[in-house]
Parts: sequence; structure tokens; C-alpha cells
Amino acid sequence: MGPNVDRRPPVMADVARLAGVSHQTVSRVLNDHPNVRAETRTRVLRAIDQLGYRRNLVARALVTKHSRTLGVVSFDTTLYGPASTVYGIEQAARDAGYFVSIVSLRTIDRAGVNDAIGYLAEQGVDGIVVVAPQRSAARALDDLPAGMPAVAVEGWHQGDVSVVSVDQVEGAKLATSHLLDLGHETVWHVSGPADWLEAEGRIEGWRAVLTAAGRPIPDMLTGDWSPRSGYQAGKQLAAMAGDVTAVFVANDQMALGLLRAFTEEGVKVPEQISIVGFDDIPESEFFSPPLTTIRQDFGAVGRRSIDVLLRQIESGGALPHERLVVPPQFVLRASTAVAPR
Amino acid sequence: MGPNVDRRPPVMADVARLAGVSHQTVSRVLNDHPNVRAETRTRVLRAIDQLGYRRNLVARALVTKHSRTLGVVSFDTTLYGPASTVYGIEQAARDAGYFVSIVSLRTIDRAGVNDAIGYLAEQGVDGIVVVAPQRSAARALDDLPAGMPAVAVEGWHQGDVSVVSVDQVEGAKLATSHLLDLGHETVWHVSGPADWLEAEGRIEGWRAVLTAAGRPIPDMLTGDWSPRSGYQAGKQLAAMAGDVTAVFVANDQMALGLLRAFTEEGVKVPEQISIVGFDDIPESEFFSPPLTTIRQDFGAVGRRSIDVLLRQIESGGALPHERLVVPPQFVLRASTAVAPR
DNA sequence: TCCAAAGATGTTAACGCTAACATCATCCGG
DNA sequence: CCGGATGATGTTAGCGTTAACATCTTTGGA
Repeated sequence: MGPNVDRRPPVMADVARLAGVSHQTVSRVLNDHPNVRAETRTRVLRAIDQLGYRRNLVARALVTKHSRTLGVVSFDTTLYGPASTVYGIEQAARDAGYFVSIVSLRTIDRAGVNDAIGYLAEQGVDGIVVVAPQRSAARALDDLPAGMPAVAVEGWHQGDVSVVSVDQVEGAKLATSHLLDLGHETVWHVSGPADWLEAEGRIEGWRAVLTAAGRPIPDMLTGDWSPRSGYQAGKQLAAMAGDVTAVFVANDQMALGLLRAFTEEGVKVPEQISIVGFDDIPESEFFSPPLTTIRQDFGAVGRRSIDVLLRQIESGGALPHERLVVPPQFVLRASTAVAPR
Repeated sequence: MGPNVDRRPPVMADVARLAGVSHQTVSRVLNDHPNVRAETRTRVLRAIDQLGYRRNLVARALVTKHSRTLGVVSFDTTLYGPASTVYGIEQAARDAGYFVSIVSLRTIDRAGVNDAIGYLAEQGVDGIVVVAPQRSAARALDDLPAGMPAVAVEGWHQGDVSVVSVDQVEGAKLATSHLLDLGHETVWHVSGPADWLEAEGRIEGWRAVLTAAGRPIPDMLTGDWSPRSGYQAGKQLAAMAGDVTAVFVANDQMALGLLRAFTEEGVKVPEQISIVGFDDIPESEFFSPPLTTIRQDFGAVGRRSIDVLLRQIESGGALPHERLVVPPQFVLRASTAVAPR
């Protein structure tokens, strides 16, 4: 209606003119300032509606110094763990009225993480979450821009940054103890890649339980989290069937690979070998046999990390750094049984 | 060194002062403007380095009207498909020098998608990718803010928006034909939920092949993409073993559920029943038996969608809308065999 | 009834940057 | 050796918003 064929979108001044008020009053209406007459408010609202006005958050951010945007740096968001964590982060952030700008690293190294953090800082994010599961990446948090609120997820850190993570050591202990409780003499371990903090934590927990029980610590096999690497480890372990009666695998995907290898080699799970995984991906319950595993509540980790970050932002950075641990949960299914013979 | 304990970060003017030039010259250096003397450039660069200056992209965006940020609206980025697509999008965007701001919807409906698009528009994104696998969501693209470049991924659309997607119908045909070629009389189908465009496309392809071959079209079972729903469908199908010899399942996760149900019921795959899945998730190769499936190249979809979107942005919106189709790929593994008897 | 306090609105000045134009120094060919 | 073209730099004016202050209008109690 009308010759309203302006090419560029309306701005506050346009709304103000149409409503017959000053642009500041429009701003007040938009920001729920109390001192605006009800009648004026509705007049402004009507004008906004009529023009299809949308405020320009970029201009707002320039003056307020807050973009209400959070940065997230992550690694391979294709994997179930990172994907779920980032999802939890995004949900929690949006519930709190924040946007999320994501940088997904292809390879993770200190320089890459640093670059990502730098970009996000230029972009004016109010805070940064680094999903830093590797030692090298975690170290990048040492040279964060001054005054930038940040939180590390699944990271390890001694320095001055808050950390939220699942208790990997505890999870590994749960898994290993369960197998020992079933009467197995000892427990083998297929670990994740060396540089990963989660892999280290799981190794630590596994070793601790074995040591405490005075059991021999078998040679460790190392995978790369992929089903294929688990399959390869499985082939090796199958060759030792008889010696090996229980395996704690560092994640469910590798456990699937083991299961496949054992099936091919005619090794029965759990009759001959018991297996415990880690993560509890949605598929695990339907493996053959259904996988006993350790559940990580990634969603909770994401949410808690946003809690911590927002608290830090709102406190103006005057808050002590926190270390928040989310407990893992043991999930009993059908891939474990009492030791044979 | 020195009393440089200013609380707030340095701005261009600070750099200019230190380098003994005007702020505009600093801007020129930062934007690689040619007309700057080499000596001046290095002086400015040194000053930038010394102060630890980072440019403020918010201020820049305000004047240039470009934020170099792309918005992504997606649904449940926890699933392998959306997660991989979004990952591809993010990588391609960053390679092109763009940031990505993500909104992950919990539930997908027209209003939700519209809100998300609205938020992103206020935030000043240069374009929007909507991963809209559901009819209701795809329709939200009808009321996009005027002049906002956009592309729908895995979406269906007649209107004026570009679409990038995998050819679902073709994929389903590949799967169904393969089973027919193995001598099966007909092929059963476990579909995805009704409102999903992918589910519809797969049903269409399945029906088309059966119809063309003059085969009876069995009653369709419907799942919700989850392994559990596949498990339930599997239980039903197992009860009909003998009648049922071939099943095309709309995704790999449900196929896993079928496999589990069949194992429990003593139905042998592929000896008694052949199964073809869809997606080719990383786990499929290690199912028991390894799953014959249709691979979707989600990464390619993500990349192509960014290609299309950037072309649209750079052309100033004067470009015709494209419809880009990524072909699916048949992956033969061990879950299919010639029909029994 | 009058005045101070509170409420409603307007005016002006940033925020940090780039675009556009202005100015000065330098270069080269006739 | 001069004058216009070119290169190098500076100056000014916004971008669209909120903060801070100024102004005018109400309101309520002595």
C-alpha cells in the first residue's frame, strides 16, 4: 500500500517519523523501558508493524559493546560426542538469549584454535566455548585475548580458565570394576588416540582399578575412535581368545568394530569375551549383543558450560574459575557376562 | 612495557597515533589498499602488533552493510545427516571467508523456522541456509525477509528459493531395483515419518520401481528414524518371515533396529531376509552383517549449498533460482542376497 | 494553590569503522 | 623545466543504535 517502494530496509528514524515520536522513544519501546506512555507504545508498535521494521543488532552491538553472541570452537562436529555437546551449547545459549557462532576445526592444533579464537574475538563475541578434547588444543587457551570470558569443555587445564567435563576417570573405573566384579582375571583396553584427554582419562581409570585390585595390566591397544580401528583391534584380540575374556573399549564405535571382528572370528560375546564401551550412542542399545557402556550426558555438559560462561560474562570477569564435573553413568546391557569356566 | 594499562582494547585511532598516521591509513593497511607506501605499511603493522590491536568487525559491518556471516537454521544437529551437512556448510563458508551463526531447532514448524530466520536477519547475516527436511519447515521459506539471499537444503520448494538436495527418489530406486534384481518377488519398506520430504522421496522411488516391474506393493511400515522404531518394525516383519524376503529401510539407524529384531527372532540376514538401508553412516560397514545401503554425500550437499548461496549474495540477488541435485551412491555390502528357495 | 519530584519525551553525542572527497608530494613527457 | 596525471595521505561525514542529559508535563502533598 502506498508508494513504499524504498529499496533499503526501514530504520528507527523511519518508524519514529511514522509514529510521530523521536527515534529514542522507539528505542525505548523496543527495549521495554518503563517510562513510555501506553498509548505511545502502541502507536510505535503499530508503526513498526506497518513498516516491517527490524532492529539492527549490529548497530546496537557497536554502542552497547555486547553482541549477545557466543563463539564456539569445536573439532569434527560430525562425531556424536562433539555434535551433541555443541547442540546442548546452542540450545542453552539461545534459551538465554544468545546467538552462537561456530568454528569447526578440521584438524586441531594450537595455531588453528588460536586463529579461530582470534576471528571470533574480532567478530565481537561476548564469550567463547572451546570444545578442546586434545592436549594441544587445550593449550591454546593460554593465550586467550585479555578479558575474554571463556570456558573449556572436555578440556584439561591448570591455567586460568573454567572447565566443564565428564569425569572420564570415574567412567573408566565403573567399566573396569564391573568387569572385575563379574570374575574376570583382568581387563584389556582399546584406547583412543594418544593426544586426546578423554583417552588419557580412560586409560588412567582403567589402570587405577587394575592396580588397586592387584591384577596384571595387559598391553594396551590403541585406536582412533573409528569403528574400523576397533575392528582391527578386535582381530588382534580374537587371535588371543582364551587369554582375553574382558575388554574395555574407549568408545562405542570402536566397540562396534570389535563386535564385528569377533563375529567374523567366531568369538561369542559375551560368552567368551565381555565388552564394555563408552559414550552410549543411540545405536549401542541395538548392537548384537546390546552394548554395556558408560553414558556421557553431552547435553548436560553443553548446558553447564553455558551456565558457567554466562555467569562469567555477567560478573564482568571478576569471578574465580570453576571446574565442573558431570558424572558418567553405567549402563548395563548384554555384552558382559561372568568370566568363562 | 610502559604504562599501557588501558582497560579497553585499542582502536584504530590508537594505532594511528602510535604509527604517526591517520586512522584512514590504518584502515587502508588492514584492507590491503594498494596506495600505501611500503614503509608506512610496515610502520602501521608494527604499531598494530605492539598494541595487540584487533579490528572491530561490528563497526565495519555497520558501515559496509556486510557482516560476512551466514545464518544456518537446522533441526536436531545431533543426527548424523544434519550434523554432517552443517559441518560441510561451516567448512565451505569459512573457506570463503564467512562466519556461520547457527540456530538448531528443537521442534520444527513454520513458526519456529520463521522466528529463527527473523533473529538471523536482525543479526545482520548476509544470507541464510535452511536445512529444512520437513514440509512444514520448507514452507517457512515463503516469507523470507525481502531481499535476503537464501538456500534450502534437502528441501522441497516450488517457490522462489534455490534448493540443494540429494536425489532421494533415485536413491530409493537404486535400493529397490537391487533387491528386485536379486530375484525377490517384492520389497517391503520401512519409511521415515510422514512430514519428512526425504521419507516421501524414498517412498516414491520405492513405489515407482515396484509399479514399473508390475510387483505387488506391500503395506508400508512407518518409523521415526530411530533404531528403536526400526526394532519395532523388525519385530512385526519377523512375524511374517517367509512372506517377507526383502526390506528397504529408509535409514541406516532403523536398519540396525531391524537387524537386532531379526537376530532376536532367529531370522537370518541375508539368508532369509535381505535388507538395504539409506545414508551410509560410519557404523553401517560394521553392522552384522555389514549393511548394503545408499550413500548420501552430506558434505557435498553442504558445500554446494554454500556455493549457491554465495553466488546469490555476490550477484546482488539478481540471479535465477537454482535446483541442484547431488546423486546418491549405491554401496553393496553383505546384508542382501538372492531370494531364498 | 503551589512547588518539587517523578514521568514522558526530545536532543545530542558517541560507538569504531569505511567511503568519499580534499590535499599535498611526486613523477614523467613535451 | 613546467603541468597534468598519479600516488600517498589526511579530513569529514556518516552507518543505526543507545547513553546521557535536557526539556516539558504531570502528579501529589503541604
